[in-house]
Amino acid sequence: MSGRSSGKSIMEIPTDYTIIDLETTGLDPHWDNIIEVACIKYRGGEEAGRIQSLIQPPIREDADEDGLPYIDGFIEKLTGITNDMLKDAPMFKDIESQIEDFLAGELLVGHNVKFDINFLHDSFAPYDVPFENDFVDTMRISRRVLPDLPHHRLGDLADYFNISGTHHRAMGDCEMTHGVLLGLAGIIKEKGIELAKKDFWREKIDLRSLQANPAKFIKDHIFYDRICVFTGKLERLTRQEAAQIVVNIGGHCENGVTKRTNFLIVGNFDYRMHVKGNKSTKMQRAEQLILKGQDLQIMSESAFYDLIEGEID
DNA sequence: CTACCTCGAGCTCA
DNA sequence: CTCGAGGTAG
Repeated sequence: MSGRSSGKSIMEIPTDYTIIDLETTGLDPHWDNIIEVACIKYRGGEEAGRIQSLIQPPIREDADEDGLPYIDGFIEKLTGITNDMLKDAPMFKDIESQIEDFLAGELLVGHNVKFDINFLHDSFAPYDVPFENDFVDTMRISRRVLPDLPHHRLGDLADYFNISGTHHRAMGDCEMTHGVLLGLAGIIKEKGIELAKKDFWREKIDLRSLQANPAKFIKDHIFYDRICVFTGKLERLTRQEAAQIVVNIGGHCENGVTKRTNFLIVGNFDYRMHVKGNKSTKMQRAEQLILKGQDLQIMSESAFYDLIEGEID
């Protein structure tokens, strides 16, 4: 029943968009229902309209256990929305066309907005409304822009940007989300971050570009002035950290095995099915070169750590 | 260099 | 879901 079609996630700060937020009876769109919706439309940075409504969900199947017809105590407490408030609220069918019109063709902005989109998608499905809006997720942008924050929940970000508002009510969360979007936009501009840059996070740094202080080189070390290459996953250090230690000693690192390589440090392959015979292509290449008489040594990760003992922070 | 594959860890929504 | 760390192919 889950409609296949869905819009795509856009990594940019938009100028024309609609913020959306829902309150629901729970986390699972398959079992739970919307109890409140709010949307704010922006055009060129200016507000261009808003809608908000409570929504009466179907009666809970387990309502007789605690006598609460629409939402359980946890949701009442979380949102401040009570069963009494829902009793006279319109049902989704009553405001479906209004929401549909307001969102038509809009770029949707929200915090973990896929959550809201999934609920709306299921709610619109019976009306044959194609819901394929593209969207901007402030949580995703936040993780990109503020990677060192311990959490990226809406409330945490509101604190971080000093935004006040009624958290866990749909309109309050829309306003907080808008503030977060503006805050993130400011940081992006300030730091010159290129959000749209494709594959930016895979900027694997070229190990040949690592630098170190020559005054601290260890000239009698086995790695001094020699070329190291890594293969497999290291357990204790990232590849870059390990490479930096080699460079600090006065050695060099490269990304692949060549005729100049002197050491191949081998990490783990255990989960790599496509590594034939438990040997990576780098290792196979190295073995060939050794047979041809190259001064090249293959060593395990633990042997590597023994050799750099004392150089690790 | 560029593009794409893959596993595993961690997270956020009510 | 997304992302990090690692791989492969051309």
